[in-house]
Amino acid sequence: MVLRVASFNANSIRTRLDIVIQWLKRHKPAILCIQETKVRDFEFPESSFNEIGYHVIFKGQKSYNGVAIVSIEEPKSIIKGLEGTDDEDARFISAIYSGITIINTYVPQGYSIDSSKYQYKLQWFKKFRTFLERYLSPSSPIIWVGDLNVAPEAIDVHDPKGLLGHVCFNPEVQQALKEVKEWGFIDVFRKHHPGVPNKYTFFDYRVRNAVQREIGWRVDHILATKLIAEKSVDAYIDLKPRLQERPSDHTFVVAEFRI
DNA sequence: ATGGTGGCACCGCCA
Repeated sequence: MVLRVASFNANSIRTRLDIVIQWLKRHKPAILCIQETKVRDFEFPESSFNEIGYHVIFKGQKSYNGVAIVSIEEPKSIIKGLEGTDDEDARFISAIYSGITIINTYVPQGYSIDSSKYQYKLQWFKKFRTFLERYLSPSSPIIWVGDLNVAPEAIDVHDPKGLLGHVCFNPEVQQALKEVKEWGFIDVFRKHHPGVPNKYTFFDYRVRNAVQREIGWRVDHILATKLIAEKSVDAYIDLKPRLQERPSDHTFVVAEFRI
């Protein structure tokens, strides 16, 4: 069977509920990881997912951050947060689905290189790597999904010269992500599109017709440990939701595994 | 173009 896993930064799940529900009905993924839900848990629109046959788990806060995992299978061994502050907790959720660990993260954006928020971002990657070392093994099947707020290579942004030094595009933050990858993750999207430019998942609202003009960033990712990455058969970005009315600034990324 | 848009909460902050 094919296991379809997707990621979407909703930039408010309540504002984007129709887009998400329609997308689920059409694409029928086994797993959809959502970031920036921007809603407290008691206000999360859980029943909308249940009504179309999906489970959903979530960890959020008011206005900012918030993550959720939507699934066909029932989640087991749910972990919400990295046992830190409210901000940290609303950036991490994980569970096991049919023996596969799904980790959904919304990595801090960082604001600017000289801000403490950027240091917090770098520290977040270290804390996440420590979590992996402590609780998981790279020889087990793990899929790490999320808005990682890092474009890993020059090919992942529309203007690598102009954007160099941005909090999401500089050697230091790329190294921070790399150190987590080196624990045992493979970039499943890039595996299927090696060296292919203009593959973006985020388009700034402030840039007019950014999708049509291919002025974007690849910051939303699906990675997997070796065992499961070897079973991926396809990966793609669905730009159609970014062209709808009232879109999120991000769009859907999908990976498919034959398991 | 040193701007621009969008969500949410509250009259600024974050992306």
